[in-house]
Amino acid sequence: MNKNTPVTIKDIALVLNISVSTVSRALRGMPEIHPDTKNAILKLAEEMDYQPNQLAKNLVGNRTKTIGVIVPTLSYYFFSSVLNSIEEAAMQAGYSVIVCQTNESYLREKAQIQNMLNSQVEGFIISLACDSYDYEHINRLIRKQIPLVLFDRYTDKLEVSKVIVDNKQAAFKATCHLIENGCKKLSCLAGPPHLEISNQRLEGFKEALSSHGLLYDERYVSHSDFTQENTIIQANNMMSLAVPPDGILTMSDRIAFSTMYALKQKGIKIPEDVAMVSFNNEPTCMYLTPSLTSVNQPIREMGT
Amino acid sequence: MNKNTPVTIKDIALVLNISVSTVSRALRGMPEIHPDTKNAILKLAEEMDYQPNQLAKNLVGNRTKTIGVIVPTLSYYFFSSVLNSIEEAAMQAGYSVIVCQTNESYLREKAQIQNMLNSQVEGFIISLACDSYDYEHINRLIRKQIPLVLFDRYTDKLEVSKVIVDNKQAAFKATCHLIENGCKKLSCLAGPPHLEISNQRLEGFKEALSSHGLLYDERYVSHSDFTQENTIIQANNMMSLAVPPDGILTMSDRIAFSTMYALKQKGIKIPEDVAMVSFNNEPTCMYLTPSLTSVNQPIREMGT
DNA sequence: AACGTAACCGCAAACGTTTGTAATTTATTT
DNA sequence: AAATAAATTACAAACGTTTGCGGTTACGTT
Repeated sequence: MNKNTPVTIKDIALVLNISVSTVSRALRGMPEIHPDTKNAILKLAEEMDYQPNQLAKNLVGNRTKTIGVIVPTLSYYFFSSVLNSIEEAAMQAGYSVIVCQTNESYLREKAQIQNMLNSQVEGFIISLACDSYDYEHINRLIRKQIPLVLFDRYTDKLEVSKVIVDNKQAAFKATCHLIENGCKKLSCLAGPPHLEISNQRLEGFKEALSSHGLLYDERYVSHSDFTQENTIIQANNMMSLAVPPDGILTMSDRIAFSTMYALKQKGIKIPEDVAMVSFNNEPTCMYLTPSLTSVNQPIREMGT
Repeated sequence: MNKNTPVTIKDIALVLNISVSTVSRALRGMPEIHPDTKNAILKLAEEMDYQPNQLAKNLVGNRTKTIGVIVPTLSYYFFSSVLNSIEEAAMQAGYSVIVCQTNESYLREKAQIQNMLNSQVEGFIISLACDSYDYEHINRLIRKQIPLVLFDRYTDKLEVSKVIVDNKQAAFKATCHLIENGCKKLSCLAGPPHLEISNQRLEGFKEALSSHGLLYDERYVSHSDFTQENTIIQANNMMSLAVPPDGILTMSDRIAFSTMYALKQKGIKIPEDVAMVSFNNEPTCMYLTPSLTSVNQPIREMGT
């Protein structure tokens, strides 16, 4: 009796012996249908538990009202909380979002964008993967005139809108904080050099040094991808310099965590032996040694 | 010259002066098309940067090969890493996943399920929101015979497949660990009482007590939603009992973090004054006082 | 020279909607 | 009571695909 295929607008029309267009209009509350028929339709739809097929709707309208969000990972508090904001804003604007993670992989980034394109998303919000060395896949989006904004992990090789905080300024302040607390020999554990966000922060670091009359020494800067293994190595190298640093600026909390772990292993005390300042303010930060934080707030949405 | 509407199969057919069906078959590599025409089609498709419209594909096939994942939040490491596993497994099986967060809200859970239903997802993987007090929305899925599995946050009020670890056993072991390390007065900071996962763990806690000849005292158990404010209050209450506990079992790392924060504020030392054991093993755990961990691994996928 | 048979291709229906326009009914006016 | 306007409903095309089946070719066999 009951097929297990979902009930369609046509089924309703059939039962009521009216046309599908009438049903369609009734369900969407258009004005030109008689109250009686409208009520009958609504009632039956309810009874039959009718679920509109979004696929079909989108197909005819050529609109999906969907935006795609692509992030390196969701396990960073920063990204998952930004995602929350985006979802919020999108919902407000009547859009829905679909997310995916690249796991810092260029290939996955490319594939995911392709997928989303095929699913007809109308716009992208992207934070680049760590090893995205070329931007052809992004350029394609631009050529297709698909709305696109980069955030956090951006590059200046692309001419697109970006939502970012003043990273240079933030790094400057953070570094000053270290200096003013008595650090003399500062080190910086930066991110990959092709990520503009990392470079900007590094600039801020440098400026803070020079503005306090300290000299910048390249040996005290290292570039890490965000993996734990790599970071630990970098941190250890840093601490085995002839004159180890007494203050470290790290570019992300994850780098900071790994560094702290490395230092702990070696019995180096924080903040007694070496002070640390980091970025992003993961919620667990407060349980650790007081690390300064810059709260990014890209509670932004794009209007298209 | 160039419309900015996406190029379709029809456009290709038009240019080559052949039928759309031929183009369709060629693009999918069906055997019955001449190599020459096939190559011409492929070449042109490439040139025109043709992107198949997934919407249309899904519509005709009545298949989306998509499964919906619904979690309370992605900012817990546990959930975001489970998500990773799910994505992995789904991809392997040729499925794609769409995720969304409920933010522990029943209403959003309901709405999100509705959305996903309309988007024709073929199955659900759900971890219940904290304040999902009724299960009608879930029951609807069951009635519609939509494949569904609950994980982590489940309830025994629903007859569906669940993927969970032996929570009772895990809690039992964790509690024993505390006792064997010399704790005499144990406390348990549990989750909401309508979540079976919490109850199971509480059972394990009780059993461990009685098997070590300790008596179970309800005053030493409290139920927290997972918010920080609430947990801190609970923790403070617990510590201001006439005989404060010297060992605490918390039901999740987030509860543990908040508790540790509360204790720290009060100058209570961990693990000297009170020992703690927790669940889930967030990656940041290793930077904290050694807290035992049970690694859930629901690297599971459902075959529709 | 006529035929059978592959190989290749096109037609048209279908998926579940929306929407412009035409057709019907009902109400209003004279 | 007839004509006209207004309200309500139906038809059919469209969105971009896939797919069963029927139609052309071109070839090798007798």
